Amino acid sequence: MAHNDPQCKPLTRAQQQRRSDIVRAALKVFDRDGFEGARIEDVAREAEIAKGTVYLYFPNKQALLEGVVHEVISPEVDEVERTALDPQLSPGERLRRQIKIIGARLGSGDMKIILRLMMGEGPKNEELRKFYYHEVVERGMAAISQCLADGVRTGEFVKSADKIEPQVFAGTPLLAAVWGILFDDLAPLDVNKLLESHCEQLLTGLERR
Amino acid sequence: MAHNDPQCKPLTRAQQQRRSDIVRAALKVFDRDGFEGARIEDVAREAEIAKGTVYLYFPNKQALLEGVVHEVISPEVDEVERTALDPQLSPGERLRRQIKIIGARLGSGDMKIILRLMMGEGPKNEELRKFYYHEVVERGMAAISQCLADGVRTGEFVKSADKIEPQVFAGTPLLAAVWGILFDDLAPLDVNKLLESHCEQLLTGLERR
Amino acid sequence: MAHNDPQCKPLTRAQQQRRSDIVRAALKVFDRDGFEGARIEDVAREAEIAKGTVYLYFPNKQALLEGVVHEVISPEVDEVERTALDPQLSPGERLRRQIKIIGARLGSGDMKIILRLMMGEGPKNEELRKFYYHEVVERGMAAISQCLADGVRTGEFVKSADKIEPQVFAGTPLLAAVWGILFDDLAPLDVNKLLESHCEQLLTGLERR
Amino acid sequence: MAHNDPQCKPLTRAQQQRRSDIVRAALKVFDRDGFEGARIEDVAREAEIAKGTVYLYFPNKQALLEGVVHEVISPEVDEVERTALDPQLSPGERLRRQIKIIGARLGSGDMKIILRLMMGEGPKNEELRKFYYHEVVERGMAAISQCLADGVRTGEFVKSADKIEPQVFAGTPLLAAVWGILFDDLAPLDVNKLLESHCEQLLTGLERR
DNA sequence: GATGAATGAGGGTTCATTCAT
DNA sequence: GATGAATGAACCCTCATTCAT
Repeated sequence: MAHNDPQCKPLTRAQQQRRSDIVRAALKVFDRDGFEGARIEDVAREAEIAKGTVYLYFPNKQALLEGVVHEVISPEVDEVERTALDPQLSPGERLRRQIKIIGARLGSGDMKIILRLMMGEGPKNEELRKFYYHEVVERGMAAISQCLADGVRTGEFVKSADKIEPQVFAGTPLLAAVWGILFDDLAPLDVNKLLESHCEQLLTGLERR
Repeated sequence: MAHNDPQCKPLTRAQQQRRSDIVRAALKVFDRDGFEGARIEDVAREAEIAKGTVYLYFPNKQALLEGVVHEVISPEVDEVERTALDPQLSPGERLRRQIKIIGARLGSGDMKIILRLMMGEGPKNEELRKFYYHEVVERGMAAISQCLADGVRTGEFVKSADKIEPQVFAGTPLLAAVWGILFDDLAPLDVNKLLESHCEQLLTGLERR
Repeated sequence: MAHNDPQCKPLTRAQQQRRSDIVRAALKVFDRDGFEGARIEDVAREAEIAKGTVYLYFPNKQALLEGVVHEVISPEVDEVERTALDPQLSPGERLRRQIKIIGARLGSGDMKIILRLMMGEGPKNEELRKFYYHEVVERGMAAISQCLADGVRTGEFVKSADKIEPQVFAGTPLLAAVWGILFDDLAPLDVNKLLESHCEQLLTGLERR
Repeated sequence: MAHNDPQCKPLTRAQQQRRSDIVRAALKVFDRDGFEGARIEDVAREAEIAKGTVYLYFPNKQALLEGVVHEVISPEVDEVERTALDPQLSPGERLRRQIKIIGARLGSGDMKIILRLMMGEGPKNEELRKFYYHEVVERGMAAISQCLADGVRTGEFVKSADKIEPQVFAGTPLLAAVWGILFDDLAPLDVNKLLESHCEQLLTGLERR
């Protein structure tokens, strides 16, 4: 059958649904047990199908991981871009939103799991790394850079603002996500307040007057 | 024999050396294959000893992981604190140094591996999480907070500076480290320049005048 | 799958057959190598299945042992009771038969292997001990005691006969079994003759006139 | 060094002591864990020596087992024969004593352990089987037969008494020993009473008038 | 002789993957 | 297509045995 192979016949709607069920199940199990620790049988049970059925949709465990990463990321990034690019807002406001959304997305739910999977499996899987880089990082960085450039153009930001590496803005959202993965039980973090504070500090130095 | 058990007789110098060799070997193999993917046999081969010998020093693979984390972290943190706490420097200068060192340490060599291991195994291993939190995160955060408080006291920083969450300062160093793990082959990052820029942005909003 | 777990779905006929094949194979290998010396791989080869398949039917080696003991014992005991309880026979005759059958069963084939396994693993495994005691020993002792009581009631035996410990009657059959395990190549024993003689001696003192 | 090899120099007194210590330690550990389950290291610890030292006295684990069996059996058998062969007693009395002593010896302490070891390892080790047969079984059977023959000669027993297989007399003592190994916690057995009863039954049919 | 660190073959168990039904 | 029993490679860990000190 399918295997997400472009050669193959496109999936019927029901098959797409099933594929998606498997991905959701896998995401849950990967979150609980990590990628290596996850058993295909558990994924199948979680998806309420037989173990063999997983292999009708993904040729092997690696491909399942890739499927999970792809399927989770696309809608997330779309939403980030859609939400953040409101042309009615000033560049500064857009930048604040951007950062908040990146923080909220990275740190909550599915993307946090993906982040963890990336850290574990990325180094062994170039396709994963590339995909994540181009779909998430590059687009996120570009969106931030765009805000900076816009701000300079409108005069809201100081001239040098578009020289700033966008990574400076993304660091705290990433930290919040990592904190959520590792330390939330030891020292819960008020992510919103942190991101607010982060924006405040950075924008203070950016805005003219 | 030993097992790093405080109950046991202290290790001889030769034994400490061997234990350390095993830890170095494990670090290398964990880096290459991840924790779950690492085979004890490979660790042994890397350390140029027999498989069984590993078990003379660590009761199981988990303990080896913990040994690695402990042994790597302690000297790193010591060095960070030692380097950063030069009392001759102004609080602002100390803060810059702090961030640079955190970035350099997190992002280079052993601590990067530890970070990756933490992301993979931390969620399954509370002891690991706690250790890392108390030894690395808490101390790092405290050092940053200290700089902020000192700066306020000396009048170098604005009054509100000590209200800022130290995590704001640590985000970019963390991002640099994660970038180094995942994307350096796709888009190399000039970490020093990034951290410089990061300091610039943050301190601009912090310093009076 | 199954694991003989009462929680699980009942096994299909084919699965029962396979489970039984594994038990037979294990019995053979346990007999040849002892329990600890037996390798699961050998059991699998003997059953003409893959090593992993054994674990579809038994969660571990201990459980396989217990499975073997249970599966072998039940039909044996049933047969002993069935054969021995012919109500047409006099108590004395029933007692003779009983002893002969115990001797024959204990000493031949599967029960001899079980006896040997019990001696080796029983001390470490209470469930095994309990099972063997209740299924084999207790029922065997009860059957003998019943004969004695019946004989007293019918007047065939002297009054005091039902005070005799049934173990007195079971000793020689046990000895015959142990002898068969250990010394048959050194000094073959005519079990039938021995049991005959044993009955003769004991019944002489029991029967009135 | 020695290895109990007749080729080697005879052991010094201190060495004999140490060898004996190891045997006692091994007996204890074999009892607790069975032969296969016993670890040489535990034997060494029990004997309060280093693991390697065991190998100075026994070439391997099998030899240690043989050493244990040999060392335990000899004095036991000697004592049985010595105690039982009191020429002052009548053959009937000697037979009673014999049975009681066999029961007491087999069932208590070291010989019970040996019995269990024999059941487990005997089938794999002909030397062990032969040794036990010749040293224990054969001598025990001979002693019983001797009593029977003597009793016939003195007229105490019926003529046919020396046709009876001595195994008939040894069964109950063996059963008592096996019971002690397996079922004493489930249903304690009054061994003395049982053996008394056993003698009663058998001798009643043996003695003239 | 005594020690105990080192060795490495061996075996129980897991689980990704296959394939007959 | 869906199933889940079967497969067997892989890997952690144990422990009898060796040998340098």
